[in-house]
Amino acid sequence: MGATKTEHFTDKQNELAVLAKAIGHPARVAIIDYLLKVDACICGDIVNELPLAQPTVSQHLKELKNAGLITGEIEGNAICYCINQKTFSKLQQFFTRINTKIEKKNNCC
Amino acid sequence: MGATKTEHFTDKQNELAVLAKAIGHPARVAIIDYLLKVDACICGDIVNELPLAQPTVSQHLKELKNAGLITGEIEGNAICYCINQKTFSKLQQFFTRINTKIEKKNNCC
DNA sequence: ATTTAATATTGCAATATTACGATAAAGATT
DNA sequence: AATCTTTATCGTAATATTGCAATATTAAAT
Repeated sequence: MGATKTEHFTDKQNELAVLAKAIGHPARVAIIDYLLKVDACICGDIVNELPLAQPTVSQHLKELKNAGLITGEIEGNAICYCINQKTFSKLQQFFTRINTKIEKKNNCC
Repeated sequence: MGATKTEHFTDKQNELAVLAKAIGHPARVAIIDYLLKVDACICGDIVNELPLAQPTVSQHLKELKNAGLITGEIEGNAICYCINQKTFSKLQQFFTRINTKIEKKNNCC
């Protein structure tokens, strides 16, 4: 008990859940916001932007990377983190599709 | 330690995080999918659609409701659960805005 | 008034997440 | 080579989530 029963759900359901879960922490939203704000990929700097210790930020970056929301490449002794356009595009599609379905529904409430 | 440091982030960041976190479980995605599929609000039935015990489903419904993603009204001895259009619309806006920003970025990677 | 049906709550065990200090790793600088 | 800078990993404590059996609640049906 306690572990999510991933195997009982469809790939698509799991895919959306993994992406949403990765976004489901304000520090990770803040990282995404920052990557968007600076209008470029970031080499270094991210730790100083967040009110969290360096290992904690590193961990959040790892989770965003694992989910495919950002990419990170070694660039000298820093790492260049970038938004992964494809994944965010996919997310938008998910929600656009959901909203289209909602609009077609019988408005019972 | 261990608790999310909500107070250090903006309201918007926390808002998106809360919504994303609520979607961040395949069972809850499956509930949303089902509410969309049946093209109506659901009175009863949801427990039978999921591979989880009734108390577990009840808990997931509660979390979706707390996040504002669905509404639930008592309807006789059943409860009528509905998609909350406003919240999904807001989510779509979040992701549309993010994607707009990404498209405007210098493509450095 | 009892029974039935649907949903919620409680209590608990298993697991996951969050956070950070200490330390490691690896390239850049001197 | 020694040092500095940047990021990752390890270890661990605190907290949260997931899941379910047992039980409670509430309204309909008999």
